[in-house]
Amino acid sequence: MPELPEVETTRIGIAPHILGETITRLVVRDARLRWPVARNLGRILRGQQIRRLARRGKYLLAFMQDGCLILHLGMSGSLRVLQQAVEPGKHDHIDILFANGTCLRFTDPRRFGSLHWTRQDPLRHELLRYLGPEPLDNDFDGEYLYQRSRGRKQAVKNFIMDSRTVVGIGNIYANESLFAAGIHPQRHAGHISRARYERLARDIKQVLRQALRKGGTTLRDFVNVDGRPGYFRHELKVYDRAGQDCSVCARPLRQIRLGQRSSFYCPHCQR
DNA sequence: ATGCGGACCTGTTAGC
DNA sequence: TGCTAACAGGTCCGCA
Repeated sequence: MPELPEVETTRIGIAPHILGETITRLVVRDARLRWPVARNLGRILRGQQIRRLARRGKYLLAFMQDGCLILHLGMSGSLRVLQQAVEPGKHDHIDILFANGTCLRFTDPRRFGSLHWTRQDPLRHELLRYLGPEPLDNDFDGEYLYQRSRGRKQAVKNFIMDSRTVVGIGNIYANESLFAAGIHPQRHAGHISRARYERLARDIKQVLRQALRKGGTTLRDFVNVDGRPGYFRHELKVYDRAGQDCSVCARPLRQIRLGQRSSFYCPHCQR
């Protein structure tokens, strides 16, 4: 479910409900996430006040007095704010309860998500320290991609989906960005010109910003805290559109597999 | 060092 | 209708 726009939509949605609020209790119904939830997390979080809610890549960072809660939604995770008690469903693994009665509920059918606590700077945490730049920051640009890709034979799609290259770009937005930039997903990263990377970097930013404005992409079940889906799905030009007409040249879009992921492209517009 | 495949997990859908 | 296989928004790990 979540790539950068969905995680950011989640952050913006839940922030006003939990900022400044104090945690009274953690309810862990199933600790078996990607990594087991620490047994003592409840004791640690009790009495902590949320000072700031940030995002790094697809990680949400809840800063508190004594440390920071690092949260990842994995492939199928989501967060919801509940103002009154709602019977937990099968995949509602964790509740964070606040003094004002709010409940932040973590749901994750596939359990690829995770929760970590750290007392140091979360950016130094093992999971975060090797992450590449934020795609919407100024230090991410065509020149950066060009320099970093020299000598690499990896398919450009895999290259931009690697969080050490740049964070936040998952399968949907990798496909969409490459289409926007007219680059074939299988092209070797090291064989792409500076000019084409300039265009790709710009298109990545544009695609992500536009998705953000639409509240992210809902394929099956992503909803923001208000229960509304993301509307970027209607803007997808290639993702999940194999066989349909290219919106630019009207020729049929193709699907291949790259690095175990479905890849969609227009063989005419993308070279 | 780079790059690839496998692994983790459950739910949904396509195909026989 | 029912069973099975393939696939799904992520990313870490180990091996070549």
